Amino acid sequence: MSPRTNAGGKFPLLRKAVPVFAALGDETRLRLIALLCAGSALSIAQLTAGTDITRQAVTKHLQVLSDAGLVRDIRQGRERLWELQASRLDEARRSLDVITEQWDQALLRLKTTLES
Amino acid sequence: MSPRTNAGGKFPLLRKAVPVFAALGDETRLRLIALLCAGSALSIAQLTAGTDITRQAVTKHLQVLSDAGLVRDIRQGRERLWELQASRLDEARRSLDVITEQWDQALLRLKTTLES
DNA sequence: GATTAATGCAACTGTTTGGTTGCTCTTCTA
DNA sequence: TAGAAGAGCAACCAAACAGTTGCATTAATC
Repeated sequence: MSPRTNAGGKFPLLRKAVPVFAALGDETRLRLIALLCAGSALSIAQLTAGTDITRQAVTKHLQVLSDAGLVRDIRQGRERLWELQASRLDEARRSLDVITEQWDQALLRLKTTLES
Repeated sequence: MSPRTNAGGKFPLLRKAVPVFAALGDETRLRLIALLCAGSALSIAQLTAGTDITRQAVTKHLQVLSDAGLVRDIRQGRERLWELQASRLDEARRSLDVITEQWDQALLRLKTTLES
């Protein structure tokens, strides 16, 4: 079992996490996530207030987060409320778990080899 | 304690994770991470073999990962070996923990409110 | 019914980014 | 010591991206 084969086997799982990490890798978007994880669904206007960017910019960022499956919108009258979708966040976390677990096992194997 | 205040308080911590998530949010880079988490330090040539991109492209990606603190290089003769730095990966995971924990608590509060 | 608040849509702009090519430098090795 | 292998550096390119402005649309409210 070569390292190449091993990583190739786990990669399809990690691959799914790419757009999620990409969506989280932006300060503005991570700030939106931080606002939304407080619980209540917020409108675009509410999410824009307090920032120095335009409402349209916020809308675009919400679209990116939505495409990544991190948020979900609820239409309510003339407002469009956004709320967090925690399941994808969990998946991303598990992806990191996979990597660190494999890393830890590799370190353990190395240690065992050195001691024997 | 308003949601805005709450999120603002946690954001500085999350802010540090932005470059890490951005670094992970690319298929090629995540593949490099997957290769390196197998344990052994690999050279640029080794990491390039099997891909359809140039050695220089791989070098750039490694630089991005390095800037994010996810990998570390060891110079050895004419080779430059790269290995994973798991600590930053753990920090990123904890960042996701912070978000999901706050989200779970919010849901719990909502449930309690509805039941009372 | 007119007004205003919340949003949607489309075009445009500057910057970042993923990738390349060409050349040079260093270090093994036959 | 010549050649080959591994890597560094710099310039360049096209596409993606973050953000904007201007205008249209929908829904509350007076």
